[in-house]
Amino acid sequence: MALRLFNTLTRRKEEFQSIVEGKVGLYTCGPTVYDFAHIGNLRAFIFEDLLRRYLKYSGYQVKQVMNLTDVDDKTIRGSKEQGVSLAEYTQTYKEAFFEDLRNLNIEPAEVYPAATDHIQDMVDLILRLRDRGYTYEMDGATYFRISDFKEYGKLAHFKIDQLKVGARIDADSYEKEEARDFALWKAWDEEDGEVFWETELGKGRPGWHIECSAMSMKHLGEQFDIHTGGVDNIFPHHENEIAQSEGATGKPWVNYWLHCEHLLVEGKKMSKSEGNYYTLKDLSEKGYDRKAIRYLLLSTHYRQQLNFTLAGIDASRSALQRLYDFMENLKRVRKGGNHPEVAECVAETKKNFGQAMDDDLNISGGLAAIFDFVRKINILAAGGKIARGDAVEIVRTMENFDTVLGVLEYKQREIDEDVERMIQERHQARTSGDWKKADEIRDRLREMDIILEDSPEGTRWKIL
RNA sequence: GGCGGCAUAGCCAAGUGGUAAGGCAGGGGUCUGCAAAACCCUUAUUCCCCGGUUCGAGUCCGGGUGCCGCCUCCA
Repeated sequence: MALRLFNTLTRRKEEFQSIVEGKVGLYTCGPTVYDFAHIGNLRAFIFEDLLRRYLKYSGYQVKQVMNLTDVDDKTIRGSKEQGVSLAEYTQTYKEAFFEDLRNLNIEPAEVYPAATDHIQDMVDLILRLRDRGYTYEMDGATYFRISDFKEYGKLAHFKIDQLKVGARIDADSYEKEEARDFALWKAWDEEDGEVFWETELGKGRPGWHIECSAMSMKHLGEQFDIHTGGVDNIFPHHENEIAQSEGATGKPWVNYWLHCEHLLVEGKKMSKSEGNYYTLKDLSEKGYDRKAIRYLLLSTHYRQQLNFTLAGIDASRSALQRLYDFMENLKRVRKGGNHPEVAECVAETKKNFGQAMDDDLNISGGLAAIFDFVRKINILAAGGKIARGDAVEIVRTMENFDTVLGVLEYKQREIDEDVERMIQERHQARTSGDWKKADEIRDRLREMDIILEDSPEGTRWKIL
């Protein structure tokens, strides 16, 4: 089995081969910390988390770097509007970002470099580009001349002369030789206020694209394995990064480019005016479960547009409940011994899961393998063919899959004394045959999202 | 104008040219005091439409229709 990934550079699935045996250098474009992340951003982070986790599951040691863009037009504008320093302004959103990651059970990257901590690295890279003749200066700013980089357009699959010079060009007021050229270093102007650095390139601040080139190479080397982001980053951001990085080093930079599709919300493009623009906090406040949100964002293939709906969160919640119940039931098995069918079933499931995921992270196939497994084991369990040893092995298998999915771990909340008393009371009622009272108590608990299940071994409860 | 993607059941969603995975929801049943969970049966003679290639097409080709994206800073 070998992992195959769809490479945006070649537009086809390629067998993944890391530069250093057993190790992967992964750069994932991170947030611009000017606002709270919306679920579209979160989808990208979850896709990257899935990739990271599956690489680890496959035996790779992963070094992931995710940048924090903490200086650009939007952060500067935001800090000015609020009358706080840039650092203070972005700190709020950095913290919110990390809180979202924790809430969605996204594994932390190894390095989170902030742009403002790497100004000198960017300047050095720009100077290298200048030495190699890719830059020009105008009005105190430094630009990259894309016509000097012959491979420009190889990622987005554009020919330079196909680029239409559109109306949006006017949005950038800087003077350039060619509208298509992009800024490496922006000259300070009054709008920037206190935000500037005095460097060999003059007084100003870095352009957006240069940070990813500088910080990825600093932390992962001049050539590394995988670079990811949303499809909207393909052009111009990633195209420009390639021009800068390969222009500076003269060698290939990234081997595999992976991009995740956007999502729609209730069938429409997410926008604040449509009222379908959600942050994780919005959804939590509506009572939606974070694990279910993670599952929903995870369960559609990353190159497929995902239609995010509130009903979909509920459906995901139900699917997860099936897995939770499965795990809980296994933990209750007491009978000793084990059965050979189980080992067979485990081996087959691992194979199916791996084959699906190896195919460009085909999560639908991976989940199908897991749900097939659940059904087969439940059938064995219904036939009394699951013993303690089997259960342990099955749980271990599921936990192994969950190192990739990150949705199974959940805390069973504790019940309080009142609920405990009600369950006792119902037990009394049942033993004395007072079904009416027993059912009434069960209904009341149901309304509190507590489900009672009677079994030969006694009554169990679970909290939804 | 240029480049690209998608269309599979009520919903979500897989699918090397060989006879439609999986999840949610729905219906019927077994178990249960009744439930819940679990299990069994059931829900697409058909994959947007029209042609074509082929013994055979959801899969390939041509032509439509619809939705979406990119073409300078939006994951």
